[in-house]
Amino acid sequence: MPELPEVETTARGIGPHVIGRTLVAVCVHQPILRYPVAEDLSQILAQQTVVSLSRRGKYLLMQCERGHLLIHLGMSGCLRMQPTGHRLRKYDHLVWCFDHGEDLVFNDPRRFGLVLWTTENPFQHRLLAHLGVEPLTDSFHAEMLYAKAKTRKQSVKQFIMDHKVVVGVGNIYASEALFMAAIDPRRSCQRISLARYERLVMGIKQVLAAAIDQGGTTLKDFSSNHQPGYFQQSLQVYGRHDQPCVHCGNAIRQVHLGQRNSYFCAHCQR
DNA sequence: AGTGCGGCCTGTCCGC
DNA sequence: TGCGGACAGGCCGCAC
Repeated sequence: MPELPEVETTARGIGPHVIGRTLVAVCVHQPILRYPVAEDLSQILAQQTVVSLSRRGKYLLMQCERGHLLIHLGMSGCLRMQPTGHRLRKYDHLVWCFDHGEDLVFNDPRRFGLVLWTTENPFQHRLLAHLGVEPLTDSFHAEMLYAKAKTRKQSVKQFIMDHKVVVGVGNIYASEALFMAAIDPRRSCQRISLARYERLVMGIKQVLAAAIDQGGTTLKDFSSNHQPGYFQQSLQVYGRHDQPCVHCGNAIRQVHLGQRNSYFCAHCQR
């Protein structure tokens, strides 16, 4: 499922194909996504040129001349470029046709994703306004986490997955980062020292950066779909219950935290 | 205000 | 072999 690294990789891959290009048509084949796609999206976007493509959390922001398109890939969404008129696949819900003979295609089997048009400042949009800091910036640091954790009564894993605290730490990378930081995911976020939060911040930055690096090499061709789980060969604990810990050999454990599967080594993580 | 949970949707897996 | 049911998963939005 697309987490922050996949979204970042998508932005980097798609950007050069769409920035500076002008839309000639938009075809909506399935308007029922997380929120309904605007009925008049095609009229709105026609003849608009794409100014920039950026990312905020797991949202893609396609800046056009008269507003922004907010795109979220949900659980199963992906974007790809293909020649105009090229045949569509199952679950290709939206197609943006550009003036240079390439189409941008939004595919999303589970339809947890969204495509919204907004003319306001996109960062003030209700879906983005309350998002926490970007994990790969200097604003994301241990002091900030430590201070915020003081008033919370959650496990540390639920805490770092809260998008009001820090964006883009999904279920997979939360488990991985906690393993790198040797912190038990069940531990109360209040009962973690500043020094351990330093390790956790480094773990989060490292695992996300590594995944973006891999995505950059694995997904450099944006004419094809994502390879599902392309980062999986690098996962140290996620999905590895009952398999040996790569550090100590003890069996990786699986527990539920806030309805989410969590994986950890009870020997290495305290 | 902080926290928990239902619901959206479909591919995959499991048991019969 | 085919079928039904459970499950996963991000994240909003409501209930407590």
